[in-house]
Amino acid sequence: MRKPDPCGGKNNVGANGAKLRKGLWSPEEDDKLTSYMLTSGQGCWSDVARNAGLQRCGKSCRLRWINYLRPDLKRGAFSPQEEELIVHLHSLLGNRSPLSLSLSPSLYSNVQTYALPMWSQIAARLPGRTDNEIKNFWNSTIKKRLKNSSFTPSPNTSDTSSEPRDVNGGIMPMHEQNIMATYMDGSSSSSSSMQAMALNHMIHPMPMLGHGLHIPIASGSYFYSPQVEVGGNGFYEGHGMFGGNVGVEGELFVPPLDIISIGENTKTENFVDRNTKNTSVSNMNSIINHCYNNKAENITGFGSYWGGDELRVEEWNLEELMRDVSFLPSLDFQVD
DNA sequence: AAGGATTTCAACCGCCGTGTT
DNA sequence: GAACACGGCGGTTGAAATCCT
Repeated sequence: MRKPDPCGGKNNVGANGAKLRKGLWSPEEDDKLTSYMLTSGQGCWSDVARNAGLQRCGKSCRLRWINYLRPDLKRGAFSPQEEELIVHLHSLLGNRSPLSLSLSPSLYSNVQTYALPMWSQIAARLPGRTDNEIKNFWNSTIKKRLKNSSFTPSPNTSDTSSEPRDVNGGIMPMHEQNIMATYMDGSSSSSSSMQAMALNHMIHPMPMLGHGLHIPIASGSYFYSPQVEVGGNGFYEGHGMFGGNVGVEGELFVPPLDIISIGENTKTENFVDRNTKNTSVSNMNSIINHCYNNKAENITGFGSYWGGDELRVEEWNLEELMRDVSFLPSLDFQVD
């Protein structure tokens, strides 16, 4: 039987039997922790708490140091660039919040398999920012936009041919349309890049659990779908599918998550012809090749990752990534 | 100026994965 | 393999700060 976590449970008593403090940190405690960390460096956090003379559990010390006391932290409001990067990375990495889970809550257990340490991944790309800070920012600011936004259907309700559809050919559920509306609502980004982010958010596998989604692609449009999966080496790996100019009118089908395989050297077959239900790699490759041949010159920063080359999230060049948002725009969604 | 409503964010909680014994 | 310790994570809470009437 696992012992209760002295930090998390009600039994907040330290190793020496002393009652552990909770709540806000006093300046004196901050001083003790800071001076200890600067002189002795990080070790076992329980030892840090003990050796620094703090009546706190190790976990609490860790949190305080990482989120507040670390000398390399950047304080103050998020810049528009940071904000856009957060939105973009969130669209790439997805999350396992109720917002996403609401799209397919019954498959929560599958999410565990795919869940990324998302806020940390994002924080790792924003120097001086912490996962907690970003999470708070997302929950207080971005999510609010989502909540407040309302998707306005096209006045011509009889013509739904261009609206995003689900796997059964139905109109995209309102919550997914709201995702689009949210990104379209972004003030710091161009509407075109927000369109791309919205699409990307919607076709990210986690919201797609069990559903699958058809997205219409008009001739001449772009598509974009980074696919994140767990590689056998323990890293989260992505197979970015950065589409170019699609030469034929058709649909992008994002399959339900349960057909996506996981394991060492797995490949994600992420696009399926709606008519043939063909999920072959060659089918995807033909699209990729077509895109590559037509638009490769417009795509920078991903070079050799084309055609299904593996890339690790950790290796993305985000400056390039952000710059490349400009190539994403021309999605033929009718969001009027 | 007062006080209620809203927002922000530091900190906690509970769970999970991993390493060690 | 079981038990345990620890670190790390996302979700949540609640006090403080700010805004609004």
